[in-house]
Amino acid sequence: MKTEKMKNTNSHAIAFNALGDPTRRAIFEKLRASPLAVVDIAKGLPVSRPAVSQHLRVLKEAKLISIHQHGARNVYQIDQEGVLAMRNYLDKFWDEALMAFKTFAERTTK
Amino acid sequence: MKTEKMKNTNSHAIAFNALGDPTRRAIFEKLRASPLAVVDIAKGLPVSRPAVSQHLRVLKEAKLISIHQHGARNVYQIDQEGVLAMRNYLDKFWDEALMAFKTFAERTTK
DNA sequence: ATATATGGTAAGTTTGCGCTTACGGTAAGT
DNA sequence: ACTTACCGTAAGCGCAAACTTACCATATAT
Repeated sequence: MKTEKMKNTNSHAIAFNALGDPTRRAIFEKLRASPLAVVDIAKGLPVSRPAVSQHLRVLKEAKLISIHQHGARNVYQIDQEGVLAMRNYLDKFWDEALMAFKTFAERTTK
Repeated sequence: MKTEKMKNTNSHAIAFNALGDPTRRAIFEKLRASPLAVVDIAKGLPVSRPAVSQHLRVLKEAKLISIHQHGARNVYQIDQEGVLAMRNYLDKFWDEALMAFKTFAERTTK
């Protein structure tokens, strides 16, 4: 069968995908508590520091976190703008899902 | 290095993971439009029907959709309760992230 | 200058996951 | 009864992605 794979197109899909990985969620939740340098993020996590660096890149491309240099340390933090955009998108996403549900629930006499 | 892999623990994490896959998002959005039998869900998607069945299982375990039999047809639809729970969880999730951001933004003189 | 701390990236390995094919099982139509 | 439609699951395959090790670059400390 010809399988032209499904792709992650829009930015929200990318964000979904970014948080789909358990390690990245762990990283994101750490940053939710406070901004941190890469070393400190890696501390406690069950993966190597380079692995963390790679995850940080994904989260950054998803606009969920941002970086700013502090001497030799690269400090990462939550990206307010990106998170806000994601939240607004999801609000609509769920609302539409629930609205559709109601539409069909009314048709059912149950 | 000893790598005790990270796991998807709580139900919200599972939901995140469920929607992290592009095909599953496509399926979910189809069901958002209306309840559908498996055959109809598979129709138009670039993957086989069994693949769709497997995705449906994941979405179901994430409490994002529910099934009810209709003769020989298995009709899937949005799981209102699960979606509501997910929405509430995410609202808090984002809010906490943004609150933390503000806390640390105020410390910065910029 | 040398050493130490920090971290990004390249290259290669492994493993998990999404997929297909094959099969079996039930429901409805003829 | 048998044929057709519908669908879940098992087994196996292939690939993308998460991981490791190794290396290099820059910043700070001594």
